[in-house]
Amino acid sequence: MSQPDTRERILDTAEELFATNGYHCTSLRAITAAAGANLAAVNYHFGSKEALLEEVFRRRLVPLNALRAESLRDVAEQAAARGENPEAGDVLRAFIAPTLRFCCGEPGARHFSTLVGRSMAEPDATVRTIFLQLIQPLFEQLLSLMRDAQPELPLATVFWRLQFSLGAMTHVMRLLGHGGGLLQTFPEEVDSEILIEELLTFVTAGSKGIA
Amino acid sequence: MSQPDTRERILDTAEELFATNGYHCTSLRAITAAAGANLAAVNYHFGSKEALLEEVFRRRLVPLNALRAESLRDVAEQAAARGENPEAGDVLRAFIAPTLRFCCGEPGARHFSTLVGRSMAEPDATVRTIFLQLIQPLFEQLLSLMRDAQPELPLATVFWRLQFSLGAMTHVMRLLGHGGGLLQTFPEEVDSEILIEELLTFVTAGSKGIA
DNA sequence: GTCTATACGATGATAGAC
DNA sequence: GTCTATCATCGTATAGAC
Repeated sequence: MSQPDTRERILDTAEELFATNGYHCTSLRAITAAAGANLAAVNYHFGSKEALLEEVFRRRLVPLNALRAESLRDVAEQAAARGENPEAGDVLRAFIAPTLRFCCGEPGARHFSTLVGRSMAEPDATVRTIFLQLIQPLFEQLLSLMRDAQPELPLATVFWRLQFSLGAMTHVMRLLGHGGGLLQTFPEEVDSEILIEELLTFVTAGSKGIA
Repeated sequence: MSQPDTRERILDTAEELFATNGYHCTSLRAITAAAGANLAAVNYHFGSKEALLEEVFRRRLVPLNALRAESLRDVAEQAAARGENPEAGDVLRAFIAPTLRFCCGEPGARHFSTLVGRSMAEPDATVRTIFLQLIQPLFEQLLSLMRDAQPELPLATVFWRLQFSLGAMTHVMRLLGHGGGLLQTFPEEVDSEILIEELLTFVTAGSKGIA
């Protein structure tokens, strides 16, 4: 084992290149060259390019999802202890705050943030499916809590407003990655805590609708 | 000229395949085969695959953008005639309603909707750039109006809330295309006017924030 | 002017020898 | 674990038929 961490180096490099240039525009040759590994090493360690992508997702998404699931459970339990329904704003905060805090953390996580933000919109069904399978249970938990929080609203309305919120959040995750894109006026440095509060103000108000 | 509309057939087919499978996963061979045209026809009529994509965008985006720009101008003029600032909700409506109405129209437009919704999130910089160049002036017009509508808010807040709104809207455009993806509970048939009102309620409330 | 058939260079992922 | 060879497929270019 001359290179004990070849696997990890490939994962780090793939994460960065997938996020920067997209899955399809990133060749295995580019990944292995940048990681100082042989082209065939990917096939040996992961089995295929697709399996490599899945492992890139899984490595960070599994811990992050556990964190978010726990946050959501806390909100549900605290509401139950009070004998009330949870607050929509608390539910959204329990999901969004850990997500954006994670995405604004270490550089590797920032790449991951871009990648995840784009994966929800990924044109290629195979890439999208890999991601969706990892996120689906958490989404169900989130939707269920939002229904509990807003029993007076029609189910379709709860569903759509949650989708709007997720659309806003993932859009932000993408913007954090490739710096604006749509605008010169994009702020150079973004304070993650301020951004979290901006987003939570927006989605909480939006989820309640206009009085 | 045995096939007078080869060009149009290629455009229609490319629109559908790009939307369904993504730009990079769609080969020129697949497009020309489905369109009943020769491989070289793309190069003859458009010059390159990239130029074909640009024409797919341009064909529908130029008229749609003109429509939206006019709507926004109307809102600005009516507010000026009253000697007031425009309402944020009116500005958002002038932009969002024509967009979603267009996207829920004819089948071709629905494919286009998916494509546009994804293009904002496209990992590949070349694809993203082609789209962003076509949309940028309209975005500047929109941001400017939102600033007029909310002079009491910090510029950064106006900027972010508009981004959140666009994130929600484009997310919906993507969902309309590939039917939910994230959920079994996705409604089978969506009434575009109801959806427009749901979204406008959300982004208007969100843009005002919590009192 | 339009379209077709075919060829080219580059790059994709992977299998099998080492 | 590593490397080389291989083969499919990509976008593009060109020469010529209608």
